[in-house]
Amino acid sequence: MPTDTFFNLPAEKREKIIDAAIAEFAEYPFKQASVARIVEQAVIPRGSFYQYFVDIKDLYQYIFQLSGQKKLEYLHQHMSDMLTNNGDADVFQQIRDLYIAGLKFAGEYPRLARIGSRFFKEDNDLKREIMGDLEQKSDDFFGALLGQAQQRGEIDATVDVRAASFMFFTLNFAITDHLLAQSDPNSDSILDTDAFMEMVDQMLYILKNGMAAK
Amino acid sequence: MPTDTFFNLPAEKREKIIDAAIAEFAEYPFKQASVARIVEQAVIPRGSFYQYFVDIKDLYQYIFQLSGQKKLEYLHQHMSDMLTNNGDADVFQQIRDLYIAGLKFAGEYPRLARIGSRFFKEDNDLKREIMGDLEQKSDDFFGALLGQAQQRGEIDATVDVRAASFMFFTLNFAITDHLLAQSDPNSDSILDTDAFMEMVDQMLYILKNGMAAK
DNA sequence: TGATTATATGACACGAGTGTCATATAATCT
DNA sequence: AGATTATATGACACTCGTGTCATATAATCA
Repeated sequence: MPTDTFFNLPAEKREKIIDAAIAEFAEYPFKQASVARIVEQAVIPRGSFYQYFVDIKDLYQYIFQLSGQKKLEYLHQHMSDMLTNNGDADVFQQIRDLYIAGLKFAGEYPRLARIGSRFFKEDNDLKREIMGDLEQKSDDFFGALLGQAQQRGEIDATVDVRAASFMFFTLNFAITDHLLAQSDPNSDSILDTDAFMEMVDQMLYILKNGMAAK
Repeated sequence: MPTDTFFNLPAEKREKIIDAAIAEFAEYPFKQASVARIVEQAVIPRGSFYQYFVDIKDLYQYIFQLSGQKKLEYLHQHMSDMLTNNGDADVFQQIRDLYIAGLKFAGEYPRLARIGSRFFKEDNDLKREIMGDLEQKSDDFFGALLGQAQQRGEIDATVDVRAASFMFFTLNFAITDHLLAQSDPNSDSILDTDAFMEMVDQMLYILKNGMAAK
């Protein structure tokens, strides 16, 4: 957690530091991120950095949490719209909404999405530490969603919920990552998501109906 | 490509270097791999390293190519067995064989599998360079397999082959990665794949028949 | 054997990054 | 104002890594 000193900073300076950090963590995996580059980008003296954060891990955790929060807000925003208009959507519709909103988020905030995408590719103690914190939250999320749908009879009783939620999670991650790979990691310009939304529908069709000829 | 000097080395010494390199690249992503650790592990002087390889990238490319070759051999071995016993398998059976053989490979050669798994998570010029070399070979592979199956009428004509091959590729990668995540990256002991093979069957069932209640 | 070619070796110069600390400056309090 | 507390600053010592090079040793050739 950043120090009080950091939070006492004038908003503009604080934002500049946050922005530099986002740029850094969007472009480099955690182990390659450097304080040197961040302070240069933010135009603050190196000593100040250590007045605000205990180390780069401290900053990373803060930025990661900020990203997650931003995405959750975005999803709530877009999902509640959908729920309002359509409270009786089936699982496949619900999951589609989730995928589509996720892609839109990645299209609008590519740097934040990239931080998330990079995170899941990490393989170090920090990741295990953070994952431990938020449990397998996402896995559980799909698990609960699918379990309920199975009880409502929307999903075949023979389907293994663990396998299904693994697939939904994995494919969601992969399609988002694919989208992000299209553009350069450095830029923050809005991405075109149309082709990927199309792909989502193709994938969900398969997950719902299967590929075997009828 | 390693130098002639490297290939002229007594087999034992060469193997020791290769082994140290495999251990390094299995444990660290390319950018974090270090010559210092490799020469220490292999017990050769630093100067010798540069007599054998132009730099660590040179070594990485060699080891990566070696891994790929080993996996291909393994698959050919295990797939041809299957084709011999069962030349008329349908796509789902073929893909199952591929998944299962891939998991068995990862179970038997976790370090080599880890190198592959890490590679796909990389995001740097080296990856783009290597990917350019071998095209989207894997994507094409599934694409061809599925295209043929669609013509044979095993796969529904409405199914989008690009989406389907993306799914097969992604899930294959993810399940293998999941297996490798179970054990510590450093060790080379054989992994237990049973639960993952079970999972494969659950996933392929869904991909074939869909999740929707009948 | 003497010369030539191949291989081995590790000290070294250099670069990039980290976290700290003595010192300077600003803000707040009495 | 004088004292105290908060913040800013950048030089510095340190670590870890890279690639090279002068020198030593071994192998091969004529």
